[in-house]
Amino acid sequence: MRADILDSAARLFAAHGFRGTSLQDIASDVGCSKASLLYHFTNKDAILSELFAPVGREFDVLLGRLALLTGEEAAKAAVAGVVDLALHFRRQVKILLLGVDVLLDHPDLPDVDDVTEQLVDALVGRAPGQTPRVAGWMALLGIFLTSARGVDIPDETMRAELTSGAFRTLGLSS
Amino acid sequence: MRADILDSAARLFAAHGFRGTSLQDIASDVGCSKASLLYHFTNKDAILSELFAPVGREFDVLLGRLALLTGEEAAKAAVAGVVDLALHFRRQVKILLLGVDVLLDHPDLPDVDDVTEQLVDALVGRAPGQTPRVAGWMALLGIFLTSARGVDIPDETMRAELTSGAFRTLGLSS
DNA sequence: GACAGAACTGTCCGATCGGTCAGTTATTGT
DNA sequence: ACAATAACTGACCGATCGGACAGTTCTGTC
Repeated sequence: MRADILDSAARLFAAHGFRGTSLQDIASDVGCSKASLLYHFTNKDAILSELFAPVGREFDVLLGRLALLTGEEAAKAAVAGVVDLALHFRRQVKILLLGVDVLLDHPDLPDVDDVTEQLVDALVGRAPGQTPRVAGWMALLGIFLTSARGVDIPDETMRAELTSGAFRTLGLSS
Repeated sequence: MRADILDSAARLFAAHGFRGTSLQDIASDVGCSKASLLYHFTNKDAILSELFAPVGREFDVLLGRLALLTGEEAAKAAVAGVVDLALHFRRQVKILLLGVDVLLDHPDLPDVDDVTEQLVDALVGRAPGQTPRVAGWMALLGIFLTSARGVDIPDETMRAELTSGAFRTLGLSS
């Protein structure tokens, strides 16, 4: 039953967003009462947390790889830049990339195409025979469509949480 | 006053999402009453629509460019693929890129790097001297961070609207 | 000063939200 | 068979939402 709830919640959250999905919606989809959901999960947030646990682990692995590829200082700047990037992007649709050039200049940085390929495979996935460049390009368009509609954005608290959490994963001091 | 409302709404929508921002929140930020908002705008949706009007125009320009670059059939497949992509991405964090290979094989397609550069410049922006590859890479990471949290997603209606709207812009029959 | 219309507000409403709780039904161990 | 526990539910609550509406204040024209 827990699994049924998580399945329905995942589909509904994805379809209508967290705030756009009520407990009643999930209960109707599962075929049980709203109160039953709150028997299995302490509250609505707990359902989301459990759904995002694997995503968080995946992200940690990604950050770990990034640290290995770029070294500590570069990774630190990159993570901060990426967080800024994500926030800025959502706010203005356009991103100005600042403060991430350290990635370009770092002597330990492997060939950018290799990194891109790894990232595309790890994050995006690729159809057989498709080049990572095109996959990345389509992903870029995906960003735009994703952001062209009103989406939630982390507030300042979540921003700090994201940044410090990433630093912690990388073993860096904030 | 209309401009003040739009400014506040843009900032608050970006900070907390559309559903996460109440009319009272906007009114408090502007420094007027909630009823005053509804004097200037027929309802909450009207505020969002007006905010997204320029984004829509920008997207239309992008799609127009895409049609020129790739030809009608390719553009059609690409747009459908991108819509699927955006939806799929949000749903499962990972994307499987399918049905977009036509972009790769199309004889009229210019060098992919040129297209990427144009897109990065148009959509993402670039710091002086930064290569589009790195900008695209960072944008890719931005996608992940953007999607790693619960976000709104277009429902089936909006999906159809996106697709048919894009087709209309490109002068294609749906 | 009188008036008109735009700008604005306080107050109320129905609907819906997340969550609580007492009570009922199903399942299990002995 | 029976008690104990898990699973589940209907009814309800306070809070908040978007929106409606009558009435008030501001601003400009004659």
